[in-house]
Amino acid sequence: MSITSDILRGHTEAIILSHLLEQDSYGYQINKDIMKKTDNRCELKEATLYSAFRRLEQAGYIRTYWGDETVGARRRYYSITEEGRQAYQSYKRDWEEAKLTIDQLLK
Amino acid sequence: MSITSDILRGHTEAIILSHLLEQDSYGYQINKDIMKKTDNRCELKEATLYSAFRRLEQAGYIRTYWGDETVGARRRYYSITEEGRQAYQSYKRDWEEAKLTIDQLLK
DNA sequence: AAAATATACCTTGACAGACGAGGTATATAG
DNA sequence: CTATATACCTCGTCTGTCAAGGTATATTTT
Repeated sequence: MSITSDILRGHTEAIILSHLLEQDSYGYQINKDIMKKTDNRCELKEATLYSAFRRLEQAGYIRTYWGDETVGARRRYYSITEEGRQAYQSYKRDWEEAKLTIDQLLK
Repeated sequence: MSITSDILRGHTEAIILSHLLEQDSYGYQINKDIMKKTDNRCELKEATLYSAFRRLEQAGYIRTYWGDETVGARRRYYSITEEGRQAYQSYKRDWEEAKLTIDQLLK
């Protein structure tokens, strides 16, 4: 049983930001980590992930830089900005509130 | 602070079904009740509501009938079907699971 | 050596649900 | 007689997800 894309919607950005709070990372890794963390219950599809990266960067919530791999495929790393940290806190509060509201409605 | 449409998405149908578990109702009333229940934190916009009704009816989860108002505007009532009750239970299980999964990711 | 798999990036176009803006009609309050 | 509240509805836009496709490098299997 995995999370539907309609429920996922609205949480993608927060999920990514949360992950970047721990450490800088790159697309492929983030994807794998999220699946692992949730026992495959949540998978951010690549296209979804990359469009979210673009939104987050445009909003100033993340910054990107290329890794210095001398071997293997190049990696584009992402790191969270101070604005990103604040945005994350805001997302998180919204989520806590939404959780209560929806619980209230689904009796 | 009200719930965003991206978070709402994916819950609209469950919210409506849940409400219809209590009693048959009609669009305008459902709308008002949901706002009241949540202290205006959740509002299903009319267009959203009606498109959800159409999906739910098409899926066989609700049935509709006209009220017999002799006075005032006519009302189209909705009632939940047995399939609708089952669908609701399924939505509810999905929600409980999704809640845990998202909580796991937003640390 | 060739083929398959894993790692790693990316774009395009389709789709679906939420909603703003608009419409209709009846009843009541000022 | 003009608002406001009740009650229904549709059309078109917007946005986020994702299927399907692409590129390139490294390793493992056949």
